[in-house]
Amino acid sequence: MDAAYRRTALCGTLGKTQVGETVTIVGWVHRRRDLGGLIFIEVRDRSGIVQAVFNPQTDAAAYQVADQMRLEYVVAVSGVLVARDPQTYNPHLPTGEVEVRGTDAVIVSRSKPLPFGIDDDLNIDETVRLRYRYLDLRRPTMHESIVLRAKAMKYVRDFLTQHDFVEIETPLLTRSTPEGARDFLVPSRLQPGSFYALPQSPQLLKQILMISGFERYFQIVRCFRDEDLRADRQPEFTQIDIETSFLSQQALMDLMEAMIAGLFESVGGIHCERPFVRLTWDEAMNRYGSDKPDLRFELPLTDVTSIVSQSAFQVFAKVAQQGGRVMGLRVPQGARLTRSEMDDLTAHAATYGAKGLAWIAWQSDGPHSPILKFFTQQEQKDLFGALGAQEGDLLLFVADQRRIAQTALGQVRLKLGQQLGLIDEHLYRFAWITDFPMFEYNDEEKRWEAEHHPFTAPREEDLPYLESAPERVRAKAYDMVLNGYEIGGGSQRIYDPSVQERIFARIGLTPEEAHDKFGFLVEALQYGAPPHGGIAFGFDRLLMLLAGKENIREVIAFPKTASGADPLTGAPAPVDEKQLRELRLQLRRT
RNA sequence: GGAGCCAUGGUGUAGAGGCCCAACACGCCUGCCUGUCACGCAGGAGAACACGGGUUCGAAUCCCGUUGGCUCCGCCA
Repeated sequence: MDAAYRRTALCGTLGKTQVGETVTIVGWVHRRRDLGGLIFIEVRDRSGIVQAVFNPQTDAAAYQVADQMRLEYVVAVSGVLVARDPQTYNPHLPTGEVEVRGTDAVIVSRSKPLPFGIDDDLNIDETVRLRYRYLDLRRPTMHESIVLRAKAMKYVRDFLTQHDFVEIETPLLTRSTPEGARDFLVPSRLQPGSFYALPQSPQLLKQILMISGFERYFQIVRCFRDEDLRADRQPEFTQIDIETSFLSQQALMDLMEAMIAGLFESVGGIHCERPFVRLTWDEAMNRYGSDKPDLRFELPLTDVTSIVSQSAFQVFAKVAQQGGRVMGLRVPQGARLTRSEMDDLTAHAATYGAKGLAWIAWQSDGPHSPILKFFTQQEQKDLFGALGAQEGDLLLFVADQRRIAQTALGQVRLKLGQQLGLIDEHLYRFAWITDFPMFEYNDEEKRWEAEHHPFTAPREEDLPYLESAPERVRAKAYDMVLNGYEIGGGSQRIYDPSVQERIFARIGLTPEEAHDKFGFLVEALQYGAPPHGGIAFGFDRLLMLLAGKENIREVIAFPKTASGADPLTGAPAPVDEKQLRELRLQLRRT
């Protein structure tokens, strides 16, 4: 039999208990130390590393083979496992107290010199890593991340199966929908001129499955969105997709909280404080200036609009009169920030649409600020009181439309949290954000859009405002947030077809369009639709946080670059004219 | 669509207008070495400095553009 298949032990599992046994290990040459008269080879397999030693005096043939071995060759080594002399223990290896005395060795497969070493904490250009992803994945941390991913997937599957969820697959070739992200399209050969779309999520089909009576559905499913990438966003990504019937929002949130906390605890060994913090969207925006606040530090925002609305400072007063907000942030001991640090913060706020960042620095000789002179003694007192300002503090302000003021100062808060070292990297602070606004006005298209998606149920008490004041309508929607990342989001769905039609009308879909795009759902809702709701988690992002990585590509075996390319396979790539012809497609120049 | 940062042997870096037909470390090749473990020692090969223009007597270095990468804004129901 081929030596490679005679393996009797995994490298990383060898220890003193097996001393005396004759073993055959198979794996890659991780390191090679040739002392001239003695060769040490570290052999690595999926379990770990163990040292083999070759002595020309006792095992000349094996030594000759070891002499030929080079890094990353695949080799098989047989021999007795011996205890090392205590003086030669290697404390850096779990198997460092033993070694295989190589009496028989075979080179199974040779390797060209590698473009980079198989070592962790190597800082290699990511394009090179992705081009040679098979080598990159040999690195122990990458291996661990991919194995962690498998464990997490199994945990979720087991948890949901134990709670009577049924795993159901939905098609990847489905139809394009008008709302939401840009679709990836797949041309139909059998129906030229028509296209499938890859799913942005199985949203409609999982609702249909509720109408079909499954009551508890889940799927760990690939989703596709043709939008620009980010450190935590890939064009194809994996969701834990969940839908339930007859389960209150509260009950669903409790169950999901148990699942995610269990996942982090059992797979990541990470303790999670429960119950998770719950904030309404309004509270989150007001206090942290974000709908996915990082709660590892406090540094809250304060709405000071009412204090400054009558002030002589026109920038603030005008914003207040026009219905905007003036948001303030107290930075304890921030008065010592330098001019250039302030400039950085101002530029940061500007990225998020703020027109400026006003400041008051409370030095030892009193408050200093170019805007202080515009405020009366009383206004100053109220301002300091509202913010709890003390000597040494820096007060920052953004005045703008509510959302811009909140977001811009919220991002300043985040930057300061990082800059001032307020973030404990070991903390995992989960939160639920609830009561999102149902609609958001799209300035470009001059219409109201669903903030979540158009199948989200509005809160009953807000239904009367659907037509008259859509900005007041809140949705039965909820996001799960962790350390500033949105890790999941869902909602209770509309199960009354007439409400569904009102929502479609509100977002500017004509009855004909609604019927054409979503008719099957509206029709299905007429055949006994149960109250239902669900949630979807971004599995890759969850993994990224679980593995403590800063980038989603680290937990995906074959990810894409910022331009959507895969340097390994060369995708995307042009196709043959023949393929285009079969699809009756023609490329345009612009 | 916009902005910032980056690009030098296989890999990581040094280089700040003449010191550079480019240096160092790791890797690779050759030789020596019997207890190494990031083995050590000696020697060697390997780069038209991403690409295209320009400025200059002279450009890896300065300027413009292109390409690619990363990050962010917009976008992502």
